[in-house]
Amino acid sequence: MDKKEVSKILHQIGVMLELRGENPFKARAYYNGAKKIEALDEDINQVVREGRLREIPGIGATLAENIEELVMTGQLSYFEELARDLPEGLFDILRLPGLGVKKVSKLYRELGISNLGELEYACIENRLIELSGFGEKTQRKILKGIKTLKKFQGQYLYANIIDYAIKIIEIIRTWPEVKKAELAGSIRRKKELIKDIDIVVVTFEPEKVMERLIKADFTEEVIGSGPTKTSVRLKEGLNLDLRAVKPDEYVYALHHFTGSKEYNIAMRARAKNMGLKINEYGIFRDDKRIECKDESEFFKTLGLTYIPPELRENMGEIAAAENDELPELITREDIQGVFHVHTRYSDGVDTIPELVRACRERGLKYLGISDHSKTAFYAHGLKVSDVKAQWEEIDALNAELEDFYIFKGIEAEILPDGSLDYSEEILKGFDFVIASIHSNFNGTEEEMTNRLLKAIENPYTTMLGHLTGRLLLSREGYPVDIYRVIRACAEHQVIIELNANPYRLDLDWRYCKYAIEEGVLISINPDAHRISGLDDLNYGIAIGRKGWLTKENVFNALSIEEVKAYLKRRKER
DNA sequence: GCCGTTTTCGGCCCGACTGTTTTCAGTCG
Repeated sequence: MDKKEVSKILHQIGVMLELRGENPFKARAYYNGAKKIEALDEDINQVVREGRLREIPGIGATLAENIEELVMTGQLSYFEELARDLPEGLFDILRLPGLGVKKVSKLYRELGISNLGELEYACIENRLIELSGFGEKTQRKILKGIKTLKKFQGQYLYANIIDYAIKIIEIIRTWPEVKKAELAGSIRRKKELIKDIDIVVVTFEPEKVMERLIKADFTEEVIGSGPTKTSVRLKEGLNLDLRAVKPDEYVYALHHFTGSKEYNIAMRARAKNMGLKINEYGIFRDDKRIECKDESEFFKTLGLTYIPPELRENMGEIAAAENDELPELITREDIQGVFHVHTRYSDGVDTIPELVRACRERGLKYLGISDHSKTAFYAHGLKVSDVKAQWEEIDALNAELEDFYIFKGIEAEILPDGSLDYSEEILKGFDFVIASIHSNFNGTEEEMTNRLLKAIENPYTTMLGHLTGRLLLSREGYPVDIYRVIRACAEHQVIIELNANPYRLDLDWRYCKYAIEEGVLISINPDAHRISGLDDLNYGIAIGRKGWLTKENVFNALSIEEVKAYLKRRKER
């Protein structure tokens, strides 16, 4: 049992206690415990073994006992006891925006609603408005929330699946009949959301491979199975499609199953125009296969330069490959530093010196600190006095650091009227200002766009933070005219953030190309709240590649000196 | 349920917003 699982169960206990109407502070103690365990920077099993749980602030006698039981036995009687009284469906209902434990528990107790289906039906029947505290608008909001949930159903976050997928493919590679195995599909294309895992396997004995898959520990249920293709549902809930091919079919199969569907359609049409035919078994001229030893040769045969998997979305990459105009995509090695990192001054976990060390360990040359601004009470946003204290600390550190630089920044709140929440006096003291929206999402597209436009026009705004505020799989972004915002950023030389947090990845890669064409710089920002969050950078880079970014388009691919010069120039204009 | 220790009981972050009310509970960040 790892700390993530432990943390999740503690959190669920907190929710269940609230649903039962018990002392809210008791629930909070469990939430807090869950957080503390999640943030633990060592192995939970070892902490338990050495009896050091109680040394963690926030873990008292009861929590320690519960965690010990959980880690030692893999289960927790207290948790199971609570779970017996509460239908699982209530947790789904809780995910709807606007519904918290009080309302959910009221729905359950007074209307007997215990899952999303029942709730949707009750809304359609107009039964919610009978309840005090509920009305017409709540009912509409719930229906909208259910619609969104349904839309996301069956999808998984790339970040939550990739490690699991790699684990599975590594197991498959150990099977003696398997000569080669590779991830294909949306995972290989590094899509932000994944529906299933596609794997291409090279073997001379496909039946034996299928047999192994069906009997594998990670397989929950067989959906369909034949000699070349088997689909199973995995224990984690998502599906795995495994395709077995012969060695000489591998290149074509890998290409075919990498997709995307739209890209494949366009590629097949192109081949047809050239008098060729492509499918998962080969490229054919008059039923005779043209041999390709790898994907590069595959593309060459079709008169194209190599198209990286991330770009295969039928968004202009085929035409670009034909004219040898594909961009040289950004890589991790191009990234020189990071902006948008939170510290203990606001809602981050680590101190500035700790973050500096972590950046250096990752080969980064500079760090742009940006804590929350004063309006963000919930995140301990910085008061003016905090800002000044932080500046002093950064100045002192910079005086000592060699080959590394800390930039002073802030993630300033864009208020409903579009203004930022510090005076000019303070704003001009920062090296850079990220302007973001964290609350009041409910404006119309026109209102939200104007709000952003005003923030972009602010001379102190260096970057625009997470443009739409979306949270993948849980919250749609606020409505906004993204093209207008991009054009405004171009006009006012405002950098657009590509927020690398795997739940955000906002700016969406589908708009990156437009931003590049308009001449906007993109900064791939981890939005880290702890050291480990710095590594979200890799998700941002993957998405940046999908968005055709090269190092010339990426702000944090600049060197320290170039960044300093850019920020100076901007201040003086 | 945790914490502190001038406290073994009493407090635990809080302001804005929404949608419901008719003065405020619930949700959110």
